[in-house]
Amino acid sequence: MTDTEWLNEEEFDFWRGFIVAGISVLAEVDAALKADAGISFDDYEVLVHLSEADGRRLRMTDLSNRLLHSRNRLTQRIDRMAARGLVRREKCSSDGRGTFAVMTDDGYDTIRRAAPDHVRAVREHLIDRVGPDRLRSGIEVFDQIRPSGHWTEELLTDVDPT
Amino acid sequence: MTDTEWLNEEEFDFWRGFIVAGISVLAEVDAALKADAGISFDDYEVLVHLSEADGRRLRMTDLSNRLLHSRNRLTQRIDRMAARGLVRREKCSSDGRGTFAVMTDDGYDTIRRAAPDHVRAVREHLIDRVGPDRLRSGIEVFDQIRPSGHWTEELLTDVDPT
DNA sequence: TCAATCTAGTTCAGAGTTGAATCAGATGCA
DNA sequence: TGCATCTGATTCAACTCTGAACTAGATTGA
Repeated sequence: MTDTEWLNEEEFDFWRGFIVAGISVLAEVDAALKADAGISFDDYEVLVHLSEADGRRLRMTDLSNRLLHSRNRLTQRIDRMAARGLVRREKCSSDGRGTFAVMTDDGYDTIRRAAPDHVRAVREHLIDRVGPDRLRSGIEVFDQIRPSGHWTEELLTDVDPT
Repeated sequence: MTDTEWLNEEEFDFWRGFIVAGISVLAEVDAALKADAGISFDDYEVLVHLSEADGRRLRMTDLSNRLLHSRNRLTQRIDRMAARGLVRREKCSSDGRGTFAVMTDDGYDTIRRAAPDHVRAVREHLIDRVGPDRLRSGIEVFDQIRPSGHWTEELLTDVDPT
């Protein structure tokens, strides 16, 4: 084992700040969403991605990639959301293995009702704290940090070079 | 209900980038720690905070505040870590309700062994991607985003003004 | 053509989290 | 003092996530 290159003070502050900010903002936004709209942040994210998709539907694997969730986790979340009527499943006609998650009208109403409170929470806990002058440099930082894991292969090859 | 002030493009990019970066880096560092050292990121965080504390011990509530975890969540994590011999509990003599979580020698060995791999993972998935020139501006951004929730009251009043 | 392999999605058991309720010790104050 | 309240920590049931195993349909290539 070669000598470890420990983090210097600046690197350590960056890492700690990143972790603390991420965990706490996520918890705050999730709590606000539950209190205001009665749905979790994970539910909300599913509905956001479906609402942005053509026909308000996405294949399960595609959706799990966008959410950065494992496939089995998404299966179970869609089970629960379907039981509450927010989404439903549809078989894919061109690939017998495939399933679409489709947002229902109830799901659409739910996200429409939740969105204002959610945006307010994002402003309160994140955007307003950072202030307009620092948004640009934050975006530059986040752009460097790209997921490299298994889930993202499909997303990254969305624009097929062939 | 007053009109919602939706996020403009820059604000939206900041929010999305923040979420995606946070979730993916956390998942990557956790996976690396499990693969390299056989412990979860949550285990590692407990050991980090204990190793930095006087006598390698902290009161349960104090530790849960630092971890941004609920108290019952910490109770159960300490249960499991104690069963594996990484920590143990000690009653607090000055407050009959209190309990210390204390790092054992085994816990100390574990974090010493895990640390090099962990630092390597943090560099690979975060620090090296951001690059040295952007660390400072990232820290400034994170410094603005401070947890305001219930958990942090004790931490923020650590330096008692009286 | 058909066996081997790959891919989409689900299932299952075990691990972990959540939120409410509980318990015991400390504290405030009439 | 003694009652009400607060605080530190744990318990419990319901819920959610993880990782591995599994099923079925698609694809590959000899």
